[in-house]
Amino acid sequence: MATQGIRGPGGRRGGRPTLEEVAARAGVGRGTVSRVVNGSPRVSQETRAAVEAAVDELGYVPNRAARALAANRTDAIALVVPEVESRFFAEPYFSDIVRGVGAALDSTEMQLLLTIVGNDRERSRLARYLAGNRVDGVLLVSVHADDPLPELLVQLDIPVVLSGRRSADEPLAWVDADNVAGARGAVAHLISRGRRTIGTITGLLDVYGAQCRLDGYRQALVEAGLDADEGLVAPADFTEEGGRRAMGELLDRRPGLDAVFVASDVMAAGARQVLRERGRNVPGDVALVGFDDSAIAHRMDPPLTSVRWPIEEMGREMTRLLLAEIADRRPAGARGVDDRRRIVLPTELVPRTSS
Amino acid sequence: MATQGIRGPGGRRGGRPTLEEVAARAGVGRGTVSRVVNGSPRVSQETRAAVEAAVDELGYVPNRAARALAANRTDAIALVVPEVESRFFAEPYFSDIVRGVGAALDSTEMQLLLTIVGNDRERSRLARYLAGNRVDGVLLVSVHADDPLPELLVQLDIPVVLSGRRSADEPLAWVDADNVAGARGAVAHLISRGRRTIGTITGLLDVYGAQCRLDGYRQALVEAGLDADEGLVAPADFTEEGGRRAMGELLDRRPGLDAVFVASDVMAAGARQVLRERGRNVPGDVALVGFDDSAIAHRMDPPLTSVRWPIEEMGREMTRLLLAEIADRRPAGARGVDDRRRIVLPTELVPRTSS
DNA sequence: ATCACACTTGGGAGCGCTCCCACAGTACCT
DNA sequence: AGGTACTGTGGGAGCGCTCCCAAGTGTGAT
Repeated sequence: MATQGIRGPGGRRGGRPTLEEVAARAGVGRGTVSRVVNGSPRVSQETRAAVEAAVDELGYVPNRAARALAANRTDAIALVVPEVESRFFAEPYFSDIVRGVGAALDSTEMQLLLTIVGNDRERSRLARYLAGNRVDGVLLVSVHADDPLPELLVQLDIPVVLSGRRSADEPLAWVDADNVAGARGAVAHLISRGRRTIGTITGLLDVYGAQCRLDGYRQALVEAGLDADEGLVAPADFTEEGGRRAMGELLDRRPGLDAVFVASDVMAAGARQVLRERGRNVPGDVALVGFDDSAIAHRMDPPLTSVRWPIEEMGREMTRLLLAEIADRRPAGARGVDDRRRIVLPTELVPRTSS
Repeated sequence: MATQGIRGPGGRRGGRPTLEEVAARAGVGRGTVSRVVNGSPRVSQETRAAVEAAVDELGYVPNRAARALAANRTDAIALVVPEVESRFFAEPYFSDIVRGVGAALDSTEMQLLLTIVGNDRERSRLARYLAGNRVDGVLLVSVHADDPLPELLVQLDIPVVLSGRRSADEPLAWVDADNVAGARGAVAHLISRGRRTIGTITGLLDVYGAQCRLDGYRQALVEAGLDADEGLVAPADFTEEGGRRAMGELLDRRPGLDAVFVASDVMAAGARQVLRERGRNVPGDVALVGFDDSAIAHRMDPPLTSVRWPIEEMGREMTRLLLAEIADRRPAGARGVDDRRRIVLPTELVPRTSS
């Protein structure tokens, strides 16, 4: 008798119907309702119909927490975005990724947990969080090569998908844009326009994608039989100011250059300013091609030719991949490095007036 | 004997320590550990220390699902962003809001659930979702006046905070930028620069914020003793194309105008193009002031004077408000319309070359 | 008729927590 | 000595599910 009726049976906040109530209404057992709700095939037609009717009438929606507790899964994935990155990339990058993820999740019961990691303190908080809270999987956006998070997740045996590789032989599942082809295409485009002295402004080269864009640049030169002059390569850091600085260096070293492939639109904006300051006409004297096809590209003067990569689609594909990994959870280690876990998405050159 | 040892006690995936194990280790009861973990004051110093030691040694992290189930709360809030909006606003709007929310959540156990709502189908899916899944509260970004979601949430008795009001007497809790003062300041600035024939391009006027900006424009004119010529008001829709069109109309109707206050930077970008096409010099012939201080403002040519509103701070304040509402959950209806539930944040004029 | 083997179904146990009651211990009055 | 009033603590019950075993029913082969 001790504790009983602590809270009246129907007196709970909101009073949402439970499995049990649905079962009673449909005149079946709990297990059966559970089977119907979870789409198990081992239920007869009539029973299923009866249960579904009861579900509708009562407006039953399963309690997530109870389900998570009983089934030891959470039906949630986390999207982890480093704060710094969210500033650099193509402006709508963040919302596009989220939109893609959302779209892929739309037909699912999964929910999306968002985390922005700024400093290291937050990073370790996140680590603790992920360790304890069991999301079913994690989407990691643009991790740096030295980030400990991926390893941690592997240790915790939580599925991960990265956007972008950390290196050529990334062991984790990833989705990446074809940066090499994108850059190569951009430079080939400049060459086809008659440019011969083509410089490049790179992103941070410890970011693999930036390295790829540089590789693509070089490949295009080689393919065209132009020799790769290292004086034409100016490293920068994805920022507008970095773009300014690099453009300045380039003009100092190779005053005769007639085109620049810039590894991001933001840096291209900086470069364009310097070109104007130094009296260089775009595209008359110097043609310019950017990368990202971000919002600023078509607003630049002249509008900037740029390489578009499908951000939203990346979000979608990452999510597909992650859901697949979660679904066929095999004992860790049994998972190989099969090709289903690596997806390269094509880029597209968007020609505008700057080239 | 029937069912037992279905899963070995320690054999669960991941094998994370439970409250019970911590209790055993610390030589206390479950209740006591729970009290320590939840920061209850009714625990003696020594016991607390012992439990904390056990928690550390075992690396205990409470299981969220179990907690949610037992306590009938979720420790999660949802951020709902209409898809369309995420495109219009100041470019980094989305990530800024999220960053603010994240910052406010940082010291909390709360997690952030993100939902982008596109079409009506998704909207009703979300409604169902919120009805069933019990988040502890919802942040609603830029809802339209006719959106049924706020009402639904009120019915479900789920705390809500809006970013931006739907009308002057918004009954729900909200955080908004001081659009009136921002606009008034911008126009006063133009007046102080000697401009006398000042037009405005408005946003969608069924968005309350757009209406406020128009009001601010008018107030500034009145304060300066200039008469409000309705021919100087051109309604648009927050898009670049809309800005182009409105600027065209303005020039057609009032060729002599010497300044325009535009209710968003994106529209200002459109307006600026038209000014260039029509041979008007900025700021020589026509001064331009935008609103949002988005990424494009300082990249325009000439750089655009604009009104900045603190997006990240709005996210932070919204979250603070929501957490407070969740914390002192009083029986619905008992909550009044007190001022703690309405926050107006100041805007700031960022002067650049365009004015 | 008997057995083997489906296919369905009911419901016990248990997931890891919180909540609350009961009770021990201590202190301070009458 | 007995009463009252705390503070701390242990642990039962229960949150709403899933999982699985057992049992019921039906079918066809022996």
